[in-house]
Amino acid sequence: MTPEVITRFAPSPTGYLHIGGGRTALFNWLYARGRGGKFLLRIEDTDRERSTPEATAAILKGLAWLGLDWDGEVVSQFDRKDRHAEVAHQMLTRGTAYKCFSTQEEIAAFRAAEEAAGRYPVFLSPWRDADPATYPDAPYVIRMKAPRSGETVIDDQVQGRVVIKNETLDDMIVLRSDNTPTYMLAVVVDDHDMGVTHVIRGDDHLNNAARQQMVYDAMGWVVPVWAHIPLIHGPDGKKLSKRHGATGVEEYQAMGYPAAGMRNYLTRLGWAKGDAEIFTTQEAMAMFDLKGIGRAPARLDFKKLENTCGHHVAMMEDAALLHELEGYLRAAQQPPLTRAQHDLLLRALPSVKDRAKTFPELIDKAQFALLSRPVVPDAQAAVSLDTVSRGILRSLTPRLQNANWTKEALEPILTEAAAENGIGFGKLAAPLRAALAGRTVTPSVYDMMLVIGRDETIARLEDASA
RNA sequence: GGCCCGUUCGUCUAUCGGUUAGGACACCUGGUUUUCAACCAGGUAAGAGGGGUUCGACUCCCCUACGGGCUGCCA
Repeated sequence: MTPEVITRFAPSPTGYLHIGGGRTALFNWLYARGRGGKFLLRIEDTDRERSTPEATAAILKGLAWLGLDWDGEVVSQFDRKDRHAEVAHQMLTRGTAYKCFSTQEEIAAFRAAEEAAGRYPVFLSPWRDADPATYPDAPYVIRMKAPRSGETVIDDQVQGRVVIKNETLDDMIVLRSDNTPTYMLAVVVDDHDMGVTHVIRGDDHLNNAARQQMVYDAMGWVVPVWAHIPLIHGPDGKKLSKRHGATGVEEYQAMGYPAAGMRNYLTRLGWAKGDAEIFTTQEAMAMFDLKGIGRAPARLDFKKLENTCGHHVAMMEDAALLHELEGYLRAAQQPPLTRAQHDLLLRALPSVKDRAKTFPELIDKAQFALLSRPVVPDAQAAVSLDTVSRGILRSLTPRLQNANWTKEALEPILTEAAAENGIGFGKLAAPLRAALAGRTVTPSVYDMMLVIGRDETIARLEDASA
């Protein structure tokens, strides 16, 4: 008997999809999907100066990567401007709004005077109760006739009961002099018309909610359930900005984080349900609620993001993992896998995926399978590439070039070199791989792995190739 | 300036008046290990400060400090 839940994500298309916006979208998506409801998408493009089609495309792309699908068509707020104007005029006839002929200069002067007098710079329009007969033949805006006394209460699912004194709110403009709606009017009209039941958005809108609620009241509409979630901050606790590095979701894709891991991490960032840490998206849908959202801004922690992603890389099925890896390659503008590489990788995945956290790491650990052959060690590159075993490699390289590269031939050389230098046999692996990167081994990388790899890995590889 | 929100280990958080304040990431130690990693065992580590209320406060109230947001014919 519970009415259908309808949530929405309503970004303005002024750039890419911000990681914070991605999380907001995720919360809305999770909440709706977990309850058999609908998740809608609206682009708030009423600001023609700053809105671009490219930005809209980037946002859609970001959502698609995160795996957040929406119901129905994408709504363009700009396209609904006539409807917004219609509502503004309805407010006029209902007497909950009025025409204001004050010029911007007058308003600025009023504010300056108020501030100089030490009062709130809340503009009080002289036209609020003016007789229509005195209206001049001049451009005007439509302002809402907000209550001058009393208080507006926002019953917020995250922030609790927030009380705003009405005297601190001015008669906001709902329709500009060019007949276009302002954000405050447009959101309310759209959310109402779209049937949105739960507004889950950043808490930078908390104060706005009071104004918007007045519009709902003015129109006699049902106020949605509010849930204002704290914004994400950078590792230093400051508002997330370019200074912190990646702020757009596509940057995270390009860095090689799997989408499932991103969803898991972002869900847990500022939300908790008991001790649940690692979960699938299905599980998240079932668990997610508004109650578990914290009130304080959460900081982005890349270490934990990586750890979470590591679990998901290990959990994913090989084919799906490989498919997403190819998407990563495109996002990172790297050459695609050849058919042969694709097959080699697929076979190597079982032995490496539980050791990698990100796609670049996965590729790195699978180098032994990807290298083309034959390979000739490059002494110059080797020397510059590693710090730990630099000396060993230098002494080793000439001998490697002359050796017959079979397991039997390599093993004594490597063991001897390791012993000579008092270093673990296995420490040779990293510099060797680095030296061989882009080239290969004779007779095969597989043989290298027999020497430097772990028995268990080899056994699994053998099984995979059988 | 005014208004609003926030403050538990380094980080994400649990706790809904009575707990040795729990978990996860990170970190440290030990184990395992033919590298890295992974894994196993253990450890360090927290209620911003000050007043109240209460038999008893991390939990409720007030003040301060700090952080954030809003205060547009931007969204």
